[in-house]
Amino acid sequence: MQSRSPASRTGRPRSATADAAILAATRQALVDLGWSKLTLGDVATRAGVAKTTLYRRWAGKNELVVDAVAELFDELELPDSGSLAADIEGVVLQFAAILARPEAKSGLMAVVAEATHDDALRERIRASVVDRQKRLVLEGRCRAQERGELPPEPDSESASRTADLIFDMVAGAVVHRTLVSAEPADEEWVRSFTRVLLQGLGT
Amino acid sequence: MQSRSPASRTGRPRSATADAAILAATRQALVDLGWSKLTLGDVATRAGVAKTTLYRRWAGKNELVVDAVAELFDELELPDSGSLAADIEGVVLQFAAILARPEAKSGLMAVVAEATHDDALRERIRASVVDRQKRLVLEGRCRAQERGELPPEPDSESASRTADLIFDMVAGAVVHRTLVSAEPADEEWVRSFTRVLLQGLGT
Amino acid sequence: MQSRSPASRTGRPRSATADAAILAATRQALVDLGWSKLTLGDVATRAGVAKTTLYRRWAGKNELVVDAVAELFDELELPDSGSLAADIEGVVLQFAAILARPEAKSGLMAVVAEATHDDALRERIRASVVDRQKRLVLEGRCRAQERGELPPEPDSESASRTADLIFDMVAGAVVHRTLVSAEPADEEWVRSFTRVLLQGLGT
Amino acid sequence: MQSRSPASRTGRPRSATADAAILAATRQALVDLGWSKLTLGDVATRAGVAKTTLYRRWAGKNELVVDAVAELFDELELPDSGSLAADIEGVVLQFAAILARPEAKSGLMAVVAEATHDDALRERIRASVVDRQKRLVLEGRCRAQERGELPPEPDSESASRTADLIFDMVAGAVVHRTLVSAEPADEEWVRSFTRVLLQGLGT
DNA sequence: AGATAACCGAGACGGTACGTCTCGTCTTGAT
DNA sequence: ATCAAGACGAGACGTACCGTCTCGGTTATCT
Repeated sequence: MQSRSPASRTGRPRSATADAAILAATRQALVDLGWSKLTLGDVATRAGVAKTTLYRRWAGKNELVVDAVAELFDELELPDSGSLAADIEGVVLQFAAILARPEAKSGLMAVVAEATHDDALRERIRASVVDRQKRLVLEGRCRAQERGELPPEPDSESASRTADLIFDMVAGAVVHRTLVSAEPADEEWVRSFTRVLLQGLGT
Repeated sequence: MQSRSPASRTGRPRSATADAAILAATRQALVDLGWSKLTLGDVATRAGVAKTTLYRRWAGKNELVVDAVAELFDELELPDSGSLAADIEGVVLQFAAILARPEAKSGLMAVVAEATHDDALRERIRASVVDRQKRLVLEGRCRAQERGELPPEPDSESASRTADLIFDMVAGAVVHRTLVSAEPADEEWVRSFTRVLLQGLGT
Repeated sequence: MQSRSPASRTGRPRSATADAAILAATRQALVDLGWSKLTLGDVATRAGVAKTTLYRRWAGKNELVVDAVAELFDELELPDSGSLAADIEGVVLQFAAILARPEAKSGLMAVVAEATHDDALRERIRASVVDRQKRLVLEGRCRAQERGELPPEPDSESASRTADLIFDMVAGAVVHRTLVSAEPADEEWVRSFTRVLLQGLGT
Repeated sequence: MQSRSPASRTGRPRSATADAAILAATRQALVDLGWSKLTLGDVATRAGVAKTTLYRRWAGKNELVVDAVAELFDELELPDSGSLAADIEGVVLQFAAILARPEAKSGLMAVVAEATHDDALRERIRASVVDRQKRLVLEGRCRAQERGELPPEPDSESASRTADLIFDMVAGAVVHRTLVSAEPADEEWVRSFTRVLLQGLGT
């Protein structure tokens, strides 16, 4: 999130509760107002905190929203359902459930858009949000290979490329379905998606 | 885009060149500044036009950017390459080439983010950008069925659902690869993607 | 006060009434709050005007207050009372009456204090406030010399030096009496002052 | 200056050096920044002292500056030159020398301006600065009366009124010359001033 | 020799005002 | 009726100070 110089021992310490209040207020403001109408002054008021306190901790709106949204992804877990298809369906449904929340919808796409010309922001998003999801892809494939559902990778570079491809396909499809097509990624859709992903269109 | 009252015959007509200049200035401003720092006053100055002229034609930043970005998709065409795989690769590469341009990156995601709480905007995006792409999916499948590469759909509702799914998978994967992973959707990636899409992971 | 480029003919002209409203609001705010608590935002609100309008016309608090206070000195006139002593008493009483007003007290000394390290501000004060008063000294001396109450000056440089000295003595005494000693410069005091000024202490 | 509860005997005593450092830092900040840009945080930093320490001793900027400036007037003394004219010239030159220092210019007028709507502050200024000067007027007149240069006062009330008048004339003229006219109160000017004060304009 | 109490530095805190920027609207005179 | 120009009311921006508070730590005097 943000870090202070570890050497600074003196002075009044930062309020621990303020951080949580600010992030919660940010999420609520995203729900109520959306990204573009969200105001740092308003967030500060909602959190019962002075604007200066907010700026002391975050550099700007982008960084704040990334942290606020990232917390939503803390709950993501890989279920062990016994089969690859069920694993995928389970994790995609979790991901879809998070994306269905309005604070995620409003915030996530906006910061991704901002990140197109802000490398530091993109790195922050990757660390806070993306890598946490990609880990699930890696674990899921590992299990599937142990079960014999997927062949082992010939070399590690190919393994990495394939994992990235799968991740882009899974995350991209859910995001596009939810945000662009504006249709729910419900159980039926997830089943269809998983079938195509595993077996392809050509059958 | 925008329409005038058909009854208005008198008075000075609107400058025809202004529209093109404004949209071009908008795209250039997207490249230079990104979505959040783009201002309508700046676009007007770049286009050599008064702010009033701009507001007379568009309701706001969102609508203007949608129109400016939509023009980029005019060039999308479905190549007839003789095989489904080649057709998909061709169209995905076209789509990736458009998304690689910074004005598309910055603008498109941002308006999609705004559209999460603005239904009219989402409809405008669908009409200007999305449906033009989805048409290619439908045509490509039609051709593939004529060639016998894909089975005919049992009923029209299922056909529609499958087309939506494919579209979300194709567009989502390219968008995610380009914007979130920030890696180029080059020929090698497109080939890998097409293989998984047609044959699935399980082989 | 402030001037615009004379070449600018186009665009909406500045509101003429806004200037007067702002200066009046400034004086009232000086009365209510004093210099240091006077806020440009508050002045704008009192004047029913946006803060930007205020900043478009004045560079800051100092310049605004100089203009607001300068208007108070518009009413200063040299009475023709028939004798030098009566002329002095008349004009000093007028000056004292202006200085007795709280908006003059609060504002004038403060901008003079600021002017100690702002040459442009000092010049503005001189032009708006001081020179208008000094003119009265020159006219009064001229009349007294015509009446034979004062001897003619030997040369113009000496004349200028003496006028400056008299001005500093008159204005300084009234200001010090009013602001530092915080006692009213009433008729009795003015008579005593005039007697010392004309005849000296040594009689 | 400031006083502590006389009952407090225990605990760490206040640093004696801190007071002097703070007042010196205040004067330097007045020179560097002027009144309006002087901040207590900056003074504390210059003095090598925590803001808390500063607030423990002074109520605010006004009180601090009055004390800092008052120290400048400690050196004022009445020379015994043998004649009233020489006494006046000597003391006026001393006063002018103090007022010529930028820390006095910036600070003194500003606190006087603030005192127009703060009675306690005016009283503090009177006690720290004004009365110390007025004493010189009283002593000077006393000596001149002993020498026979000035007639004795008929009654004590008249004596007080005349002393106040002279004080306002002397201090006011020097202040106005220095701050408003922004010209040096040098020896030549002081001689002219003293001549007018003692003999009047009418000769 | 502790205990006690006021002091000290550092710096975070809730506020307020700053001066700037952009918004979307509204006059202008000219085309 | 539209145009370029630009002033307008509104309101958010990010910064700077305000005066207060909470820390850990430092002297003093008073048991």
